[in-house]
Amino acid sequence: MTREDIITAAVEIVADEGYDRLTLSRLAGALGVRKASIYYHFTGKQEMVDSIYAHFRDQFLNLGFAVDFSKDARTVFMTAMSHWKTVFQDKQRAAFISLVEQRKNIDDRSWDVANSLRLMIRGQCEAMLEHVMAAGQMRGVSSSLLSLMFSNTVYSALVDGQGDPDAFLVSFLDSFIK
Amino acid sequence: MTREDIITAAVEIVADEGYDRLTLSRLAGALGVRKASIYYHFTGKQEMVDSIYAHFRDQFLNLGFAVDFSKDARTVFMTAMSHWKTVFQDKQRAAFISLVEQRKNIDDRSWDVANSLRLMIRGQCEAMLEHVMAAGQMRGVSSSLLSLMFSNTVYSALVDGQGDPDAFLVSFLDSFIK
Amino acid sequence: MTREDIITAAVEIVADEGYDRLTLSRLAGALGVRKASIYYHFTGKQEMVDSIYAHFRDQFLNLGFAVDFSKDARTVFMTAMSHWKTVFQDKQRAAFISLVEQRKNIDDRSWDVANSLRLMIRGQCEAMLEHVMAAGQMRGVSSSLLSLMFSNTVYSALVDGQGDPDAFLVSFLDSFIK
Amino acid sequence: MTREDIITAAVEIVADEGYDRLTLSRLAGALGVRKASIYYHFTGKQEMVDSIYAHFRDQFLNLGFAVDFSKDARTVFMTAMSHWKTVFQDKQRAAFISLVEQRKNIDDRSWDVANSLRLMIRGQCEAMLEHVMAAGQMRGVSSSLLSLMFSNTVYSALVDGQGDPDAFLVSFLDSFIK
DNA sequence: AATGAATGAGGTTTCATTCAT
DNA sequence: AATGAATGAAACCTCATTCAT
Repeated sequence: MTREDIITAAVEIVADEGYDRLTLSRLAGALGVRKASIYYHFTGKQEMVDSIYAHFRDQFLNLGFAVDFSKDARTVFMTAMSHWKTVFQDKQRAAFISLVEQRKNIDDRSWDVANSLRLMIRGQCEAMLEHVMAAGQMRGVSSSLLSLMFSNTVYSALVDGQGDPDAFLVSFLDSFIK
Repeated sequence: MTREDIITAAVEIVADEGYDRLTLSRLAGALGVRKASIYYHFTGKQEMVDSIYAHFRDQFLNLGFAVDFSKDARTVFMTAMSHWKTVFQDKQRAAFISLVEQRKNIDDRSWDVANSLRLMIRGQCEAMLEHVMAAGQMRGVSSSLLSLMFSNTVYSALVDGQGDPDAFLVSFLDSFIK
Repeated sequence: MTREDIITAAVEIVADEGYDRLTLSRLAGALGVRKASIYYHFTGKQEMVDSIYAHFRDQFLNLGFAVDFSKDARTVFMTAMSHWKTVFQDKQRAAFISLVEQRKNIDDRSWDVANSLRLMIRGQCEAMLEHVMAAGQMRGVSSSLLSLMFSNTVYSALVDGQGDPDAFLVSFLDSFIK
Repeated sequence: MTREDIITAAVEIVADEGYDRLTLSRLAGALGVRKASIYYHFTGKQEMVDSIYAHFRDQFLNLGFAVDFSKDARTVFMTAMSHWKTVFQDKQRAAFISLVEQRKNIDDRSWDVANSLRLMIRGQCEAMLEHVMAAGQMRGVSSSLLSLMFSNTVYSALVDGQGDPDAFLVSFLDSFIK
């Protein structure tokens, strides 16, 4: 059993049963060890929770945004969506995001994570829209406004399961991109 | 001390400190009474939590949507936004919404509430857009897509504090409504 | 069960089994209650230990030193010894003194108590010796030196069970007081 | 790391933080090794504590009492005091004595040690007083009584830090030894 | 000679709950 | 309508110990 195993099991519990059910007994049960064993790897519950954030911060930092802007607008957006789905729908990351969504109004650390994810989508969207606009392929709506609405909708779809992101993307492209 | 006092204090704790910190001691402390006193009003913690949901369900049901569609598009939307701000920014309701946001991926009851609030905005938005479109005041974008994006953005602004809803509305009206 | 009951049981455990054996389970066992019950009366173990010191500080402050200096030297000393035996051999106080003796080199609070008890005997002894000396009943040894040695010996006898205090007193009086 | 290193660190912890803080983790921390390593040197905590007593019993047995009774009374006493200071103020032995002082009312082994140290001083003092008395240099006070008071005072000074032993000795010699 | 990893027992504390008053 | 007192269960944490390496 490694620190990472524990972290993985912990976020899974939080995602499935809620932050309030993240107890060391529950965690030990999920890991198939006794709860005292967890104390070999962490000095206490708090350090364990802290290291969840540290672990995923590192994870997210290592994710590039490999979008080739030389392709046509539709391809660019679909590649981006594909990337976001990878980012958000990876099982472990999704569990961590569930944690920060539960806690984002409670602790600043969670708020920061949730916020930066939203900003990531928004920023990347805006870059793509600017690019498309420069190519004269977009209708006359401010890219700033559009990327705000776009990113909120994508975020809701990916994180809250509010609708199908692909269907939305198609509809969006049909409406706004020539 | 009434049931309502307890409910009010309870959602405040959840909103400020998180659902996991909603304990009867904490609650009694906030109310300035002893823990045991709460059992005079509720049979137990579960019933208390249940009644939080019941209480606010009633609250939300009693909120009408008094928008006069005979006014011009801008007025209609601004009246609607004003209404939503009333709905979401009332201190107690905001606290309750914080509760359901924390729990929406954990229990169905919370998911239902969060979902129906989002749908409320979306439906009302769609109705307004259809109306505007019928009056020929709107650019050629599907009202369904637009209301999806609009409602997600308004919801994020009102619930997650993601941006200023009024500034967004102005920008939205300028871009999409003649 | 009152706070005082708990304190009494606690010092008894410390005196009989050592400070390291003062656990809440052990304490609850001695009191015939469950350990959670102790938390109704104290916020935690630390506060309980603190209140032991507070309790006995009050106790000791209320002990007068009713020695009638108009009596003859032997009577004065024997009355004093009688008083000290009352002070030190009361079951509860003896248990508390055992606590402070165990801890006097560890925490300042204990050192203060042990020290002031020693000084109490020494001061009272010195006062008596001065009185006797003024009456011309004493051999030419400095009362300061004599009271130092006397008080250390009485303290050892009463607190550490080092010898019989009465036998010592008789011997002391025979040697130093006419 | 040797058994002696461990013993030395152990008594230091007891002296500084109290017997209840002598845990294997704490000890390992002080030694800069892991907890499990201690089990290479001792079969368990109990054996380690036992060997503390054994170690210091040997130490004390090897301390002679090299006082040359042919010298004058003052010199004899001052040599003895010098010896006692060596015995009691050695850092390690002082730590061990702190241990037995903490535990002397709890376990017999500790009581035996503390008692024999007191008796050592008392016996040596009595021998010196008898010698002095035989030489006609002492005032007419029973050497038995005087050595009891003397030894208690010296013991308090050396072990409990109650006063300066040298100042006391000078004062004692001035008062009782011609 | 030392350690990484685990564990059962037992420690302190908090939880929701009960019940007589 | 509220509380003082207690409690079983379960939380977090520390303890001494074991054992393969």
